Amino acid sequence: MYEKYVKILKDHTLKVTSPRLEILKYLDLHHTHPNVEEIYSNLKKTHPSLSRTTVYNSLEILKKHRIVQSLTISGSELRYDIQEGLHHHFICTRCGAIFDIAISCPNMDRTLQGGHHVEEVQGYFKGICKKCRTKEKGRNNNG
Amino acid sequence: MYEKYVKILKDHTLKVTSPRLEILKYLDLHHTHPNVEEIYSNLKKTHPSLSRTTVYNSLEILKKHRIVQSLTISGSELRYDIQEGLHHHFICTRCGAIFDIAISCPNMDRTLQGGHHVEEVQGYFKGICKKCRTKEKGRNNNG
DNA sequence: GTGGCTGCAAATCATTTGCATATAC
DNA sequence: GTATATGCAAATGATTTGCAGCCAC
Repeated sequence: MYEKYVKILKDHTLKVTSPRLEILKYLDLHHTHPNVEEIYSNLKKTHPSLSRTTVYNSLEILKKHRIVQSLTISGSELRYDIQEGLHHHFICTRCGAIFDIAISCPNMDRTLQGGHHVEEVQGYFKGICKKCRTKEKGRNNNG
Repeated sequence: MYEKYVKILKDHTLKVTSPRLEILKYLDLHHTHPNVEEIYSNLKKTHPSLSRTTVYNSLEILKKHRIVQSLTISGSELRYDIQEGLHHHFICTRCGAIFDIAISCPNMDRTLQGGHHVEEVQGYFKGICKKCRTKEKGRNNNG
């Protein structure tokens, strides 16, 4: 059940602790790009002793090891994502949902840009998601 | 002196007020992608009555009219930019400086991505800037 | 056994809100 | 004259910090 996550931590010579396993599992099973609050309140249900600080700490160390990445796309809070190859993100400004965007950009390579050393590339798309657009159309037709 | 900024506001049928003019001028003359604090503390010197709230309000309305854009690249605070054609941004994780990146990506067009309606596209590059890399090299050579 | 991790409470920092006064038009 | 903008003080919300006890190794 948890071997997969134990392995990830051991491969990075990180201590295997319950919060870390649970957070990894949560991110692996929920591709909602959750914020700290979502992770915390969901795990809290089954692990009442969990603290928000630990969620922050754990995500920070997982990020340092490039196991997860944080997205600044929302502007008000960090959103987290398990790292699985380069992909970009779309955020719906109506409902806040974030979706993976599977495009690649030939010009956006991780090398040097104007003499700067690029270590990370993130493409953010903002707009109205499919679902919210559909809702909107329905409303217009009725009223 | 201020005609340029008066014109921008009038073209958008926005009221012409001193804070708005000063903020536009600041962004036009300083391409540092400042945060609210930088704008506020600099303008405060010559306009002591200015309040932070007004800086927030003004930037918000300028943003709504697409005269300026806000960048979520830093993760802890919004950075502002006068809108001048599509370009992307690099942030130095060492010193916090933000630079324009003049690349374009053919795949990153503002249309539909997976059925979502894209209204805004921002490419963020993160790493170590030229200046900080040079400093680092110097340190290594000496020690 | 011990250094690193967890979890609590308090602090910090960016941003928002409520409201009274001032001002662009 | 009036709707809108400004500016102050207080509130909010995400994140950080300090610290005591705990546990993975």
